[in-house]
Amino acid sequence: MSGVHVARVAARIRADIISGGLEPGARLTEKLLAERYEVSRVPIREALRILSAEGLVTIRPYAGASVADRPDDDAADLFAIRIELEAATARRAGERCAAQTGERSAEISELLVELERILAEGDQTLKAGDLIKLAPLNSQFHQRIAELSGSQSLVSLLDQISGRIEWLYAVNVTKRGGEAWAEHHLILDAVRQGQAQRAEELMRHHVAGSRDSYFKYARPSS
Amino acid sequence: MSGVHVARVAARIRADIISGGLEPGARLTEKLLAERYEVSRVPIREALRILSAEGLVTIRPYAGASVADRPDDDAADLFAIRIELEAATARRAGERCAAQTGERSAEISELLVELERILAEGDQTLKAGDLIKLAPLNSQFHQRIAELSGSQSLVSLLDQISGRIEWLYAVNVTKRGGEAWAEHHLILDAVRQGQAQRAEELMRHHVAGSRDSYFKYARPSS
DNA sequence: TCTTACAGGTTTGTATACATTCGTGAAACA
DNA sequence: TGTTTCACGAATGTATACAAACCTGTAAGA
Repeated sequence: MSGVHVARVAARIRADIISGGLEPGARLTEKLLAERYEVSRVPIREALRILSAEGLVTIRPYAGASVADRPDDDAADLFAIRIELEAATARRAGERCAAQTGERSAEISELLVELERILAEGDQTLKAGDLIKLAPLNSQFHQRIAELSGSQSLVSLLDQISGRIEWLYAVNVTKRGGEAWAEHHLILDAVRQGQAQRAEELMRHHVAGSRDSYFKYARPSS
Repeated sequence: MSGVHVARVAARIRADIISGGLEPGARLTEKLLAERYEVSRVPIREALRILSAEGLVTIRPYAGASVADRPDDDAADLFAIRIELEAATARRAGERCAAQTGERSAEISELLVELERILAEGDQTLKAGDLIKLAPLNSQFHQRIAELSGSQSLVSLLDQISGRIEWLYAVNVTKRGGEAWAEHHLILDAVRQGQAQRAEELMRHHVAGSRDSYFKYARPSS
């Protein structure tokens, strides 16, 4: 993305926030972060600016950075937005595949292979009952579908919104079972066969199910 | 937002990109920007990281920053997302006003006053036929409604999405007339009276009209 | 002619030093 | 006792210096 260390540092702080390791309101002093990640304050500051733009961190002039408030009350609205967003990525991914049924560009082919791999790995993980490891695979699936849409805007918006939604699960993680995983196969099939409208409908249903599971099982206790 | 100069620099670069003064693909060398804005490279770099997270700028390691591709093909999808987003802000703004009909908190009262002022100024501007100046007032109106929702997430997401949509208008600006301005009055009335559902419906209609105007008049020629 | 190697300059990435601001707590005073 | 002032420490904001990587064009060689 940018500086060599900046991306790494931002990713680690982001993971610490989303995982719940850093509580909302916790101060993020540059000196402490610089020592923890063994870089100077410059990459730290740049990483904090990125996280600020992502809404995970609040920065006030001369007062420094702190972990932003977790958007607990925004769950329903965030899911509503995410439904439209992912519906768009699925439809456009389907359209791109439909436009190139003859011989597909290298980028599309690679993404399709990657998606197959993710699904296969998820199937195995699911069979082993290792639900914890399913979460990152789920994220990767949706991210790759977005990349398949060919729209940089949709990719980065999905990053932001799904990041915030994952943050909501920080307290009680993954009570949501793997029942939704099978839907991924249907979505990818529709996309690959260029059935854009069907892919969109399946994705809407899928994300709506994710939303319902959240309100049923994973509502934060706070 | 953060550093003293960082916010100012980021705002100016952002304005230059959205206004079309900087073409997509244009390189943004730190040295040039530092000289133009008369600060060192440090605030420049931080501003570029913010704009990168906003999707306006692309950064590659050791290759620097350049203006990202304008999301022309994403207009329909961006508007679809924006409809859900602004529907949420309007509804929740209405809910907050409904919850405090007796005596309103200082923050809500101030925002309502500010919204009145924006509407009045827009009415005058409209009467004078000064359509150019209507655009920023329009942005402010929607931004204040979002702040009235009380959700920081929705505010920052609106910033990002509306920023990209404004970017779409860079080529041929504001052919869209002021016919939609009157709808703002209806929306604010519904919000103030705590009619959350009505506010949401009005906002959906309003943004959908904005979308239709875009495809009717302001489609970029490229 | 085309390819390859390399030197030079340019640009980005990081570290350090200095300037500025803010928060805090002790001391002076009413 | 309560309030105000002010000085000091700590953190942020910025500038500068240096290191590392990249790009370009030039020349040697096949």
